[in-house]
Amino acid sequence: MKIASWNVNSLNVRLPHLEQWLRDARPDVVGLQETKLEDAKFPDSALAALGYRSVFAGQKTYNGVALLARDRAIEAVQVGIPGFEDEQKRVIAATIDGVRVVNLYVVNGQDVGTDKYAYKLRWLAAVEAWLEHERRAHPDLVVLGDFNIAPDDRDVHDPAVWNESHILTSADERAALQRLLGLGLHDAFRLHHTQGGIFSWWDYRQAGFRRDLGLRIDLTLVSDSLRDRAVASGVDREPRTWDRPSDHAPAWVELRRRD
DNA sequence: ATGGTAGTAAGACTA
Repeated sequence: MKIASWNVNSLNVRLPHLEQWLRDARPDVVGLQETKLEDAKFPDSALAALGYRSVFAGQKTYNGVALLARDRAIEAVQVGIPGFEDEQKRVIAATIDGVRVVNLYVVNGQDVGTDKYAYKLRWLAAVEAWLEHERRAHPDLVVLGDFNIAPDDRDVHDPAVWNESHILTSADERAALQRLLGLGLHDAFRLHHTQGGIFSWWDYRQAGFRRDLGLRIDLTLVSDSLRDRAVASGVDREPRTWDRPSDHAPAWVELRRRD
């Protein structure tokens, strides 16, 4: 089962890219972020035409998440973090083929020390408390999404700029990510790749992609029980080369069948 | 880089 995460930065603009990529990559499950669409405008019938069912939690202009599954039921859908009041649509979770899939659009945080940064850390603490429960309820757990945190220096093009006091790489953000991993989750990409310089996001500004000035902030985390089933993982750079692309590329993990 | 580009939506906000 191939499970992917993609921040599409407006599904309205990116629907043709998503359709093309679904045909090319044939993922079984996809978590989307930044759909920027109200639910009434979600293109569920266009996706159904490609064989994908979808569930979604959107809002106008900002945020918005969705889960897609090909030829599989999407069950026990949860929107938002239980008990955490938040108008921003950043979380959707569901059970697909016995795997609990949690799709996160982590708060960006703007700059270290801002109100948005404090919200990011608060939000991550709430996610941690929730996932503590989720991993006990669902041993086969995948947590994926746009984490807006680069795990370590291999995941940034310039560690001198992207340092312990910079947004997306700050000490507090990385510590929050480590606490999620401490629940018994593993960055699937690092199960199969040790090299640095593989990125999933490149700033639109200053020709970031052409110069490969990127970060790896789109992650697929797998639980202990799924670790041995994770046989391959990667980031698919190709859609980032297409005309009028998202600033993010899809990140994916392949799980082999249960024994 | 107190810039830069893109999306939304019609000027500023978010990333």
